[in-house]
Amino acid sequence: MPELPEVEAARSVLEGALDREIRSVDDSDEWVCRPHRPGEIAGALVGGRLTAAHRRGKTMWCETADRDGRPGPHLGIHLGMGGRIVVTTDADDHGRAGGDPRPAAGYTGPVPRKPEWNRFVVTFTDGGQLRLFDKRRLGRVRLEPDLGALGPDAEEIGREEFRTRVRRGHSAVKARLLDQSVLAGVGNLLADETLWQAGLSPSARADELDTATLDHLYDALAAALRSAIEHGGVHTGEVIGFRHADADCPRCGAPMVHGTVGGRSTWWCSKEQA
DNA sequence: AACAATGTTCAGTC
DNA sequence: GGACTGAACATTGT
Repeated sequence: MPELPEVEAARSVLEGALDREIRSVDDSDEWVCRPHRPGEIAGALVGGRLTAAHRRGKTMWCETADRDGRPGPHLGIHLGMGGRIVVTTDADDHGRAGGDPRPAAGYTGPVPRKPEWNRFVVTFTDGGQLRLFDKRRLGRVRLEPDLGALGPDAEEIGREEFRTRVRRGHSAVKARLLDQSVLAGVGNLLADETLWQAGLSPSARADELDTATLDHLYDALAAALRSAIEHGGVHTGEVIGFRHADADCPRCGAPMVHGTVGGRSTWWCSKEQA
């Protein structure tokens, strides 16, 4: 689930947790909170509050203030492969603490309680909580996250910079799009969607692409990003539902084919992206 | 049971 | 040292 569009939505949810006094913090998951020791993050936050929520690529961080309003450490949050942010208030929680925030479509029964999937929880003095809900446990929380290795955000990068950064190096163009130090925010599905929209082979060498092709790719990425944000996630991309065996390209009808590019499972149109 | 999964990181190889 | 590749990471779903 989490690529730039989903993370931006999560960042927006995070804003509901701002300016509320922190009563306690459960940072006992030593894997998710590594390299911090249990209690370390709690010690830095309890009594203070979160004051702003930011995002660059797939990384989010909150500014904090202590009980006297002085600036505190940044709280970094990464959703990993499937994490979600849940923010509750005392009034709207209805005892669902720990429930899966996204029951399967059409499921109308009780929301299953899986408290163990809440990997990091901040409880406010008003009784509400901020939770990192993550079944797969690849999400991450840490103080003072290092953003130095991230390239410019995929939503903000300019045409010129996109061109020079993507073209650098000899790897496949999809690998360049996925490299968070080239530009930050593109994940596996968004990369496949963007390349399909652009009619470009995922394994084309990035340094062999001409300027017109790179500009076309830039436009395709901007459009795919905007569409995903507007429609609620990268899974709403036009080709995403056709990333499976025996599927045909929804545009030209030629068979979709599969392979590994940039170390990730990749689907492309056998005719338009040859 | 074996394998893939919307992400990152580390070890190994050029 | 830099650039690149593939496996590993923890866990769930198919």
